Amino acid sequence: MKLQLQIKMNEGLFLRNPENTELGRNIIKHSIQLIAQYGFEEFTFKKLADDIGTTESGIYRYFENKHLLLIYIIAWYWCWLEYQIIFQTNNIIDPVVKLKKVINLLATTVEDDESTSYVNESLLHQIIISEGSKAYLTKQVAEDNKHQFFKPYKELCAVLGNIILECSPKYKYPRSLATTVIEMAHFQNFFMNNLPSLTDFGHNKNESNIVLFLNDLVFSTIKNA
Amino acid sequence: MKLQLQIKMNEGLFLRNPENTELGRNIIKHSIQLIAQYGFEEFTFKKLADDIGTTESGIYRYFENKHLLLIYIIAWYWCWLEYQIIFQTNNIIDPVVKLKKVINLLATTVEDDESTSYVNESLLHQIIISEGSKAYLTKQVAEDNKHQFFKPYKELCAVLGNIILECSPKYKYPRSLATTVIEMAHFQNFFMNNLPSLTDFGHNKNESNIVLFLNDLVFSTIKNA
DNA sequence: TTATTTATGATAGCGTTACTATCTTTTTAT
DNA sequence: ATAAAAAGATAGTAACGCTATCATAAATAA
Repeated sequence: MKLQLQIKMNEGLFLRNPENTELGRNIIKHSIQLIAQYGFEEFTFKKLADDIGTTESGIYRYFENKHLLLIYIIAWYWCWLEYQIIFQTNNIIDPVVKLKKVINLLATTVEDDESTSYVNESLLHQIIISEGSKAYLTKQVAEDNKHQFFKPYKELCAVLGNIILECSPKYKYPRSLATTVIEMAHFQNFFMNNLPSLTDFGHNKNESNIVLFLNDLVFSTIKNA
Repeated sequence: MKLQLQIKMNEGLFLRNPENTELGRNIIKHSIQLIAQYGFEEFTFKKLADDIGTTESGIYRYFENKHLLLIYIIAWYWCWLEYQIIFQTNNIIDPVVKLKKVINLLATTVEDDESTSYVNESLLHQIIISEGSKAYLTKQVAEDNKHQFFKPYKELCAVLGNIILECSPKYKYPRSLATTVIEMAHFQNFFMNNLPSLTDFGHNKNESNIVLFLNDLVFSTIKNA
């Protein structure tokens, strides 16, 4: 008997819950594969339908458009990651150790989680790096925000911000530092692999360097508060 | 007699140099207005052509596609900003003062520069904030990078990285800190205005807070090296 | 000045994308 | 066994991304 991890998603993101049917789960699974393969701009519902072996209309019964599908899988990732963080930092008393653990989880390639059968977290992590910010860098951001589509991301930032405050109660910018760490965990990774001269890790493309950079950044900053 | 600022752009970005003709300059001017208005996804060459009072084919004679046009105006901005930075930090000896000046320039709304007649820098700054990262967050990033389309951005990062090193010669991550400052100058601005709970400036949406945050971040970090 | 590039305008067309609609068949629940 | 729900099949439409062609106007060279 294996535990299955179920994540309750915002109902406004879909027309029909993809977790409940074979086709729905296939949509999630294959869209993660195809977005990772083609990038979001070149990804279409037609390609997705062909890949699954269904038709476009089948996809549209689950998701209104590809933007909402992107937000869905990204929100799913943030939910899953928050769970990982809560789980893996549970019972750690020292907030500094906790914070280091979180930075590690954010900046290190995730392995596929067996308890989520149709989601490949490793591919999803790649999508977060390359496409993550496209979820909110749009003209509909206010609208999407009203529907609470970014709640999982905000919650994760809040969790991280609180750990920062635990480490350094007087630090004045815990939320902004949290978003900085989260975004930079991904941007430095993207730069390292694609525009290496923008980083200090180009010669030795190793994620552990990003962790070192972020640790130095965060702990120097909050120590100074 | 007024000085006109001319920026020499990478020739691979366009089919015909937009700076040389009335139509070309109109393409730049109106595309800045329309991208700021619609956002990049909803921006099309058809809308641009209608706005100018020309036809799609007219646009295509200058730019292969809207992605290259976006890269063009973004690269233009980085060139212009680097010039501003070089100019405004010239003769400043103290690297700490210099660095503060640069952070200010990065994180503060720019006013329209009179010496560039057909470019509205203020609108362009808004585009950088919302669309800037879409220039490189694509599957063609390697290809585009080979053509040196990101050279202006890289140069700016190098300039900033060198000032950081001047302040703190032993600091180990000058480039990554430079990209962090540049990206966060924009992301914190976007968050402050659109997803305020992700920042510590939601109640008082003032850019000067972002400057304070970035100053604290940078100087704490490099002091610690 | 005429001849000739060069830039622009006008129109057409083609394949794809994003999306809606309808109708049939299959699966599932009662 | 029957009703309801989900999926498959097919069609269609407006917009988008892009190419091609031909005519005309403006700039420039002979």
